[in-house]
Amino acid sequence: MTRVLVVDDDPRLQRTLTIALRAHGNEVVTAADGRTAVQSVLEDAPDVVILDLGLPDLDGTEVLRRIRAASVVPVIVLSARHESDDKIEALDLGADDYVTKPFGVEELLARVRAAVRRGGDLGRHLGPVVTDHFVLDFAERRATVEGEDVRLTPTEWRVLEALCREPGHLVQQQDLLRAVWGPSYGRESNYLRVYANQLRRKLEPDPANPRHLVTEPGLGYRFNP
Amino acid sequence: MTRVLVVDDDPRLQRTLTIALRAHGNEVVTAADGRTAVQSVLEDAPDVVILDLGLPDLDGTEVLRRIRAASVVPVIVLSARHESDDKIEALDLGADDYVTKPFGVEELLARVRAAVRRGGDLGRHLGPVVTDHFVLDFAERRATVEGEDVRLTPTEWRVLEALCREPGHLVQQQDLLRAVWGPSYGRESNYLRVYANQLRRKLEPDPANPRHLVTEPGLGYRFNP
DNA sequence: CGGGCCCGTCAAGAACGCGTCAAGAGCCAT
DNA sequence: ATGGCTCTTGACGCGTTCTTGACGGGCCCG
Repeated sequence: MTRVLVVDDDPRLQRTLTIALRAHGNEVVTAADGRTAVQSVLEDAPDVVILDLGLPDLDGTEVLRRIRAASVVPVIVLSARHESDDKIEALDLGADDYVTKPFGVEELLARVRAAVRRGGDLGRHLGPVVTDHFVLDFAERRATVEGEDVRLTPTEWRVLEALCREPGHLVQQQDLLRAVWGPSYGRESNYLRVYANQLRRKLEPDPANPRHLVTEPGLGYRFNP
Repeated sequence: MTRVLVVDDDPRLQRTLTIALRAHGNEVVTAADGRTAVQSVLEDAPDVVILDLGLPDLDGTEVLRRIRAASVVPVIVLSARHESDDKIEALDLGADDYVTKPFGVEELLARVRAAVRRGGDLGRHLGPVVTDHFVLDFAERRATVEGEDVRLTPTEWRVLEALCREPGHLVQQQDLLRAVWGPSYGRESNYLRVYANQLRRKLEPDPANPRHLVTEPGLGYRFNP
């Protein structure tokens, strides 16, 4: 069963969507403001989020940014405005789809199905990753190096997760950047260098000669189990 | 059917191109400014973009940057200026080809076909190439000689890839140079000699008597599996 | 036999990419 | 407000890679 988080401050629209989604076999949770929405993303782990921009407490793009900081769940943005700026900005920030009000319920349902299909394996949690030196439990956000618990920051987790989804395979810089920082971060920057460094210091037995987090110069990084 | 996005603020030129492209069996969508163009790239997923620099709303390079942030679609840049600076900058930002106005429609059509063809099979990864002596995995950027991992530099990979796309066939010097160093490197230079040398040292059992990376004097090189 | 052409080889300087560090901004909880 | 944590961004040094010029040898042709 697909779990959908509906974020909207208009109770009528919220009701309409809830009923329509339930009628099509979805589970629905709701939030009326941005902070609650982010919290719900973390706690309820929805399969897809329908997000109305223009919430009472936070700017729409800010909500989106925070959701993206917390999860890679597919987000469908609703907006009354027709400005293409908004749309581009939203897509830049990592929205997966964009629907302008007014819209037909059928259309939205179709987009929900599409988003879930696309996001299918991104949303799923990775099983624990085990090497001879450390253990990573993504579901629990727990890292253990030589039996000792190690703290990783949210961004560090996301970089690791993107790498561990393709164990032993090259992940290109561009793909890595987009997976972690969103679609608009296609260009090179310090990000990867800094975080590869941090992660190696925290995880590698000998950070200067990495065995698990390997650089492929000019291309990207590779995680070796 | 090839879908072409034409970005130009001159309605006459837009019409001309649209008609010509449709007459040759392409589907055409248009945009008259940069923001619309980026939006169209996201929504319409064109197979190739024809982009006029000098749009009303955004700097040409900025449009290109945004398109590149959103997609790897091939982009052909149009420009009235003859400045080579522009050209270099555009190619740096990821344009695939560059046409200076005025230009013939036939020429542009040819470039569209070329861009689509390149975009089609350059994007596609080569399967692993296996010989009795070494294995090349282009997707993973992994080379193994007699079971031992061997490091190849980015340029070495590009040269190899260009050769391996035509296994057993002659690849002319000019084509090889262009494939690796870009369209403006049509002239002879040391490049190929140096890199053929490097590759033979790294891959051939007897570098002095190459069996796989063969020179065709006066013409080019051939890769024998 | 001599000369030209083309290729292979080598080496050195420039350019590039990466790792590293640190300062500053932003956010959160106290 | 204050302090701690994280993210972002710029700067710098170092090792690697690219580029370029020079030189020598084989081959063909006159």
